[in-house]
Amino acid sequence: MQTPGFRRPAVNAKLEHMFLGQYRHTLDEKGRLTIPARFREELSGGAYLTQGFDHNLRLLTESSFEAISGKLSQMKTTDPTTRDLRRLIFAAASQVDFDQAGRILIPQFLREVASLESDAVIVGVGETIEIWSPGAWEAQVMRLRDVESNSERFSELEL
Amino acid sequence: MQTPGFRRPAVNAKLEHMFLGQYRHTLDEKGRLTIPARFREELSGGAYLTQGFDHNLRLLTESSFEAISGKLSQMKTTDPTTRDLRRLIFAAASQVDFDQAGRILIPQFLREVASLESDAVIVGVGETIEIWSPGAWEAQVMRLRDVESNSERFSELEL
DNA sequence: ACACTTTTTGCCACTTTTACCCACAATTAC
DNA sequence: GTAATTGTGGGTAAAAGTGGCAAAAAGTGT
Repeated sequence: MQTPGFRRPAVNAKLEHMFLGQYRHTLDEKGRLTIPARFREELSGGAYLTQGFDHNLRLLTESSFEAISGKLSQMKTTDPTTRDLRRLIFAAASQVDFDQAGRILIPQFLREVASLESDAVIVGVGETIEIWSPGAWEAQVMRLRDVESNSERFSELEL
Repeated sequence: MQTPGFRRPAVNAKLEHMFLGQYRHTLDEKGRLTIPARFREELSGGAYLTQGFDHNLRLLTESSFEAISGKLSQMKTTDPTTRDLRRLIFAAASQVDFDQAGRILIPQFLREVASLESDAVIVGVGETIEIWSPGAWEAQVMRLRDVESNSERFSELEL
């Protein structure tokens, strides 16, 4: 929050990594997907692709991935849920590189996880990026449009 | 948001963070919209465009947006509601820049959200700015003119 | 080990989109 | 009335996204 009466200098102390917006890109037969140019710089330090929680994929910056793996390591191995979570994240994860055109290669098994075929929706979700099949994303949007449930949830945020 | 009970020093003649009035501007084929000159200075530190609650768009200052995104980031990713909420806000948001003429580019998917075509109504609503399609705004105005229902609804507010 | 096929990877070129700039008209201020 | 500001349109150069080609790598079978 900003100090009252204080004006932020024009030299923008820009917001740390924030992925915003949604983009529909094609996925070629080789499984290559162009990542929106606006997202690339933030990922240039290294990018990790893993299975998401909702029939989608998550593309993480190196620091985000490290933060997650750190937390997972601290959790008790004796807890079955912990072991499942580790399998979900690590077994399905892969470090990805960009080619000159800003594309990443999505491994076959990850494409299957998210039912990706010829097109994909790339969604900025703050700290991370999600990759959806158009159909699954559409279903997700429809669910979110359910105004009734939304107003309940929104109230938590006091917007 | 302002600290409760804190009064801005009198040195500042005009009120800050106060967007007032309504303007009807054109939206060209490229999706560019001129923001009223009176609103620009306040947004010069960075502006964010997001989906509104009533079939419209909201244009926020950087600090307003930071307040929202800060709350979202603190929530647990493993909670499904958190993930939904983030998608609702972040996926439907976009950081926007001004060109030399004081225009912003409204991404295609956000134009669709608010049914924006060749014209838009830009409304100052105190802390934030709303962008409406002329039709939706007209309907909104009609509803507010319904004095009967208003007197009921607002009577509880002790203004 | 060698030739041959298949897959992967990097590169280039085309098309579309976006950003940037300038000019004009209309409005507002002086 | 004149000058400055504001809103609008368009043109141009740069960047982004896409598809395809070719070199490199990895497998495959004899």
